[in-house]
Amino acid sequence: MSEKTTIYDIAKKLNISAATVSRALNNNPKISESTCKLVQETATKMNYKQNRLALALKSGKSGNIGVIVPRINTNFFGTIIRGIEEELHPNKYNVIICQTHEDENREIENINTLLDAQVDGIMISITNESKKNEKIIHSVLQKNVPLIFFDRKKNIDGVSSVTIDDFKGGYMATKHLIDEGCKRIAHLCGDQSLEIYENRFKGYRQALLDNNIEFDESYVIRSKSSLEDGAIATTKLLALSPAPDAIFSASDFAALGAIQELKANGIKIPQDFCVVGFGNEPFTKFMELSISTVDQSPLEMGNMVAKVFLEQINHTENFKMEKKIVLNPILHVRKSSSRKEA
Amino acid sequence: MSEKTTIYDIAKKLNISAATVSRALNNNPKISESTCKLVQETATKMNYKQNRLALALKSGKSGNIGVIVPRINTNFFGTIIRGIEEELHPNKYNVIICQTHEDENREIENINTLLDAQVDGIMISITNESKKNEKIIHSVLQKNVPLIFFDRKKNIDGVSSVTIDDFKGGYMATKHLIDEGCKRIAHLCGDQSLEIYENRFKGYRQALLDNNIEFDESYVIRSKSSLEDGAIATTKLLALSPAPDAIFSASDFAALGAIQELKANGIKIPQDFCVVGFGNEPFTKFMELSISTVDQSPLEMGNMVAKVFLEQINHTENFKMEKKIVLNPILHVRKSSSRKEA
DNA sequence: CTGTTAGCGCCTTCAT
DNA sequence: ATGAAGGCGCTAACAG
Repeated sequence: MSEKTTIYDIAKKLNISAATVSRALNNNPKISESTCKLVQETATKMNYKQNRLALALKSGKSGNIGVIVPRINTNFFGTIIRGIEEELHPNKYNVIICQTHEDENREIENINTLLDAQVDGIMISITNESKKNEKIIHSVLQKNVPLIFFDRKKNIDGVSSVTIDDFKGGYMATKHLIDEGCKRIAHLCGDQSLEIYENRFKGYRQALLDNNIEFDESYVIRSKSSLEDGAIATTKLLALSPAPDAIFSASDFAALGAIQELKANGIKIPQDFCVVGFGNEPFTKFMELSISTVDQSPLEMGNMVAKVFLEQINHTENFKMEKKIVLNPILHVRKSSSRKEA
Repeated sequence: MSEKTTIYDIAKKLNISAATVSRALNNNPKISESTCKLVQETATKMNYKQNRLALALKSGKSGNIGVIVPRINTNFFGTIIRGIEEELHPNKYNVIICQTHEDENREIENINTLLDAQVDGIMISITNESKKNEKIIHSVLQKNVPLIFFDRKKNIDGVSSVTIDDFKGGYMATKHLIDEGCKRIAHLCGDQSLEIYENRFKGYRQALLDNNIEFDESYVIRSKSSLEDGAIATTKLLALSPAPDAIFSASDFAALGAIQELKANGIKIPQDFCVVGFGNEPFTKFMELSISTVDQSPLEMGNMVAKVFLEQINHTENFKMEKKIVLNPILHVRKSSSRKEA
């Protein structure tokens, strides 16, 4: 009862060979319609299920792909994974998820685990730009396991990636603040060893330069993606003279921390101070003082990553392909930086 | 170069049998230390990686477990999955995720997919209480694949589950509103075919009865877990006479929708109207008018689910075990229902 | 201690 | 159109 039925069981029952059963099940055209039908019927009757493990061993393809993210319980990464899963599901791939918790060693370990598990591809948002993971990354490529970066990528020849234009996002956000009349725009930046944060910063700086606003290094403060860090950074900014009159934060969480700190100091938003975040986390929209932010289209990003993978898989025998997809960021102007409606 | 080395390659190189290599690699005590060491050294030298697919076929264990949730990009489910992954990772299990999107057919399909993939266990938060999935659930049990419910469970003998005490959560929330002096407490309830929502409702009702407050059916409104539905339900409630002076919502999202609608009607919170949600979504804490809510400890829930699975796996040969774990809900009193501080 | 053999379930030449 | 045989990589008897 609990024993699984194999093609041999079917073969025995029908007095034919297992090979024929296999062929019939796979709709091999060389099988007579009658036996084909017969086999398929008895297969369902006997509650036959293909053992994908056997198939995997035989074919070398597990039907699983691995996704590595810093953590899965954030809106951004959760939504990307959702996008990946939705796109891969119809193609019969399963999604295995791994978390690095921003730990490089964990990242290496996860890649090894996935390699051991014989995944058919790896999609990864890397932890940081350290050299530590270079070796393992290259061993993935050497094994010909399709590798795709999303959001946080490494620049490696021949490796596809799906990202958003962080430079443009930073530029748009800053330009918007300038248009709102802000004169002294500060920036809460993330880990500069990550391309995404570097690019947001560069976009910020370029927007200032393009609009004849002096770039002031003291207005740029490193801050983790947390309320606490955002608040701390804001305290530092307010101590400057002149203090800034706007903040472009590379993180929504830091932006919220900043807003709370500004309010605590009796500063009116957006009248006296404007804030723009990055990420379009759900809460930015829900707040009474809704927070302007840059959307990263995580669902589309997930979909694209999966699509690039599927494309790559189909060509992997013939030639190498490299595809760098850059999505457009979308600025959502909300109350925290919107003086016109205020 | 890209060819994978097998134990046969090692065997050939060392002029010993593959079996010995296998044993040495697995630290079988019957192998002499010298050969054991030799094998392991040449293995690393030759960059040997165990093919887990072969092992899986041989042992019937894939090393993967499947997790099925309605969707993964919510704080609640995302955090549960995080908890599961964290607990399972050290035990060398991979986590395959599936989404149902609240579609029963998709749920059945997902279970079949996981079964086909020979997962070593399935953890599921079911879509609803319909009879539709009974058949497939039982076929999982018949195949002796460990099955564990979390949060949204079915009551089936011999099947373990990890949930929170929704009755208690509903009771606590309602009791709190009563203590704050609310007299006419309404309830936004979810899909009553799901045990969790039914229990939250029952807890609500019991708290009323225990405190000599008449239960008024017209104060109970079905509402999906969305801002829109929360707002619509609130409009209906405000049209009643007498209108309620508090809402216990079984969903944080509906609670937020309610709050927005109340504000739009010029009603002061918490002075004139108190609101308590359910779920402790991040935004409830971030709001200026922070929302009181019931925390479901999703991280612990995830951890527990994984632990129960591991426990079950270790006993599966000897005897069946059933473990029903019920976590305690935690009420977070915040501004939306806190008159004393207000 | 180690080698031989067989088999997990499937597919795929090579025959017929 | 079908059967026989071999192999994917590993492990677990069963022998020595």
